[in-house]
Amino acid sequence: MLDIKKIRENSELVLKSLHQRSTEYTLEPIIDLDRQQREIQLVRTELQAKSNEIGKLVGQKMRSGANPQSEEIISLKQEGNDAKAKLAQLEPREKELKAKVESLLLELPNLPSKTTPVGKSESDNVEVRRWGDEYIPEGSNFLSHDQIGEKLGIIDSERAVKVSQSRFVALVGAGAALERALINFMLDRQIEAGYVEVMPPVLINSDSLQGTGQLPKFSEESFKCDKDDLWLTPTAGVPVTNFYRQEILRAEEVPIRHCAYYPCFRREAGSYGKDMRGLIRLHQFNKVELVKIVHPDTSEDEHQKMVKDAEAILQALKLPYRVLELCTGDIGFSAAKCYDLEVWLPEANTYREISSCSNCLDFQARRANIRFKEKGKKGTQFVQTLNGSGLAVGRTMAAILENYQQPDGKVKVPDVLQPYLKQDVLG
RNA sequence: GGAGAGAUGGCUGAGCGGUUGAAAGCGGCUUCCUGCUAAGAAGUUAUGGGUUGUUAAGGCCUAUCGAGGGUUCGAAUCCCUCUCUCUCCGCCA
Repeated sequence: MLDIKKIRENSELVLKSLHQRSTEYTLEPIIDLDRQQREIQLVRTELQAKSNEIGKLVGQKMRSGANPQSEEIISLKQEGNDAKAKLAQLEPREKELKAKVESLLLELPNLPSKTTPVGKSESDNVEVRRWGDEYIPEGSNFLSHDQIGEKLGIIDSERAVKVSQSRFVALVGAGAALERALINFMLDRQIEAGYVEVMPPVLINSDSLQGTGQLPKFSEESFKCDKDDLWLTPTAGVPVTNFYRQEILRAEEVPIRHCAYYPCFRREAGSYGKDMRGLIRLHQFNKVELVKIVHPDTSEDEHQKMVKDAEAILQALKLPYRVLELCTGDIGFSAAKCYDLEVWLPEANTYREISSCSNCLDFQARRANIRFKEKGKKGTQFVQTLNGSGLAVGRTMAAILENYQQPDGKVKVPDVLQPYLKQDVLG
């Protein structure tokens, strides 16, 4: 959520920044409603003060033994009633205005960081660096990972569709083992890098989704359990960040760094026909997520480190990738700055997203009301939140199957996974 | 699923409808004191919104005792609705 004070005082700058994302945004209604609300509040609190004074006065008189039926008391009560009648007119209007401002604020995305490249779409994203060209497999006639998976009998799409529906897969035998090995490997590495593992609930409430920015605007993208105000989580960033919702942390407690293995659920509404085969775009997929809750002064630094932590997994697996910095038109709703890691897929002859590391600054912290208090400083400050994938497990498996395929149809197991899988070749 | 209990500040825990934003204790902070440590003394100690002020310090108003309504001149306290937590029984991995 954006700071309403900032919108009030620097509306032009804020609007300019929002327009770097898209020109659809306007601030006029918010500014107007906010001004009205404050005008009413001014009158209302004055009336309230008067009413409180009357209340106190009556209390004093009663305590010192005044007759409740005395003219003085009766007239004071009347005065109190008058004030209350006026309040009853103002209060609902103010409340309504406040709610409108709030709901408009919740619909506004984060402002892009000053360093985020300006652009309209993904084609304007900027390649920051590239790694592992020497590991790009030579040759042609590569099989796609889903072909390899079906051939080896480790990915079973048909049966998954039978028990569920399209965009779900089942892993069998070495496929399931590979998924499990990847999860363990990724977690072990990230724990080593200083992240504390958590296993949060998968069904989470609406407040949590609002806290990280999935609601109210993107309800179409998550699965909901209608009877319960519970949702299937689209990413672990939601529950892990919301761990600290409505909390005031001590400054010494940050940075908090968490990693989590987590099944993610997405409706993928509006992507019909896209990536229908294989492990790339599923309604359910596993991810190892990285989340940081940090002091504003260290957040840029922590962001860079988070990207490095995600890259370290790809490097350990010797999978070629590139790092993109997303442009203002392509960064997510809550993000101010975002790097994507894209892994090389030989069959498609292209790079595909496998991790996305966002710095949300105080945007989510405001929505979720996560603050910290510094010793000696008065008041509280908002923390800053970051989240990134380290990595998407299914897509990692796809990349391994494709990059490690051998001419004989078998798939070599990356060195670092061999201790986990206890074999060096699949097939 | 059945029966019951409860939700108060960083924590524990009081609170007859009337200066209660809230006793007390613990913890935290500041100062003083003792040769250090330990101990002791005094003071201080929530968060948000508005307004004023130099985008300061501070002042003033207001709200907040799980959430939302209601009664009342006045609600932490009474009434209603909801949410959550806990205990016992049943069922269950």
